[in-house]
Amino acid sequence: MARTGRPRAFDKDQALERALLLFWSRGYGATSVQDLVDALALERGSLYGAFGDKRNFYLAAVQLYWDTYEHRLVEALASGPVLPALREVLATPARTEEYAAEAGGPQGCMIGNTTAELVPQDAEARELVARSHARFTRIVADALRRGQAEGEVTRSATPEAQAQLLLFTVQGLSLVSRAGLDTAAALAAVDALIDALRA
Amino acid sequence: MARTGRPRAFDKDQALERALLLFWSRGYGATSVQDLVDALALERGSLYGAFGDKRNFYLAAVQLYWDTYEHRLVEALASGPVLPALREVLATPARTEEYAAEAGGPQGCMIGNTTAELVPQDAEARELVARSHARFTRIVADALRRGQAEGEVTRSATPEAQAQLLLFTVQGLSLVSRAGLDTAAALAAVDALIDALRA
DNA sequence: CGGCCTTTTGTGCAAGCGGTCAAAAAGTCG
DNA sequence: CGACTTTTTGACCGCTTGCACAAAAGGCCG
Repeated sequence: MARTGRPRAFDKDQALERALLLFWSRGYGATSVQDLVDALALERGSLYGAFGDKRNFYLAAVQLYWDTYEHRLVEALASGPVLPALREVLATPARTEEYAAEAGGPQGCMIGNTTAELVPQDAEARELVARSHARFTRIVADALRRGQAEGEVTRSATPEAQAQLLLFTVQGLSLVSRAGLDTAAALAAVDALIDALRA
Repeated sequence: MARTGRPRAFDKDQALERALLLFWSRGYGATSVQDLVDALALERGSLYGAFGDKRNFYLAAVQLYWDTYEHRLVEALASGPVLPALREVLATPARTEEYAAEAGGPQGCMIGNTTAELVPQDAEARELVARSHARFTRIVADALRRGQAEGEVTRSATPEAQAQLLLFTVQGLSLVSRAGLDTAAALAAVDALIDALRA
């Protein structure tokens, strides 16, 4: 535990948040260390000192993204009917992506982006992504099981299979939306899926 | 039309196929021009002479990928019951990805990979991807409409919405599979979706 | 107040990148 | 056979990348 020495001149958490936004907008490869240095208003050496190399920095940002997402997911599914909550979980990316794609804002789902760009060649990234997938399906499957027990959700498939299908859908939706989305069509597809889950 | 001059020493189509495999395995950014030069066994200048720059080369490879995929898709849906064919369309990536992820083989769907890596910053790539999405949904929606007319497919949603949902699913499945897939779980999810489409 | 420890600052660097070019080579055609 | 056209070849270029390092600076503790 280092307790003495020159104090850090910037807010580490805030820097990580800003880095997340940058990585989210441009992806890993297209974001240079110089970009980060410029956007975070700190010097090269400070960045390396605080976060290690670029890859570590990115993975930390993704972890932050997932933690935030998981928190919201758990909260959304905590109470009330399951299907409306799930509908919202799927519909949110559909809505937010439309205008985000125009601007230079965040694009798609960071987990999906990481899957596409880093996973094939980075074992650590793969673990992070796989862990997130597992947590997503567990959380959603638990909610669906509750829904089945209460007669809200159809029992024609196991909650696990339904949760896996929802994972595919939300990842696919986030991905496809980057190429420009017809929001109405996307919402119709989401509704079709939610309807199909109804008991 | 140029008809004289030194003849090309390599097969252009075959070079494009090999380049596709390389881009498919590693993605755009992680495949260097040097990698291509090594794998295709031709010199740098020849590559630039035949295909233009790296980006053009990549886009040509993606186009080749899509043309091949579309051809197979149309063929699979050409006759017979729609749902078993669609089940196969979704199940194929689930099966082939499992071992492909271990080896250094092709990964996921090239359209999805392109969406994640190039689309945010490349208008031409976006058009290519959007065009592919549109063609996919049109082909699938046509098949589903036939299925609805024949009483095979439920009318609880429009064919367009169902096709859009299938696009999300197949893209999500291909993407998620890159992080390592439980094939049985994925197939269960696919079955759940196909069952939900049944009349 | 002076030693200590850590962060900051800014320069510097080797490697790899995508891309270019001029000369040599290999065909075709008059 | 010699002019012409195109491809091949391999060296070369400028640039950016991720990263290292030495000196300066700042706050804590004895």
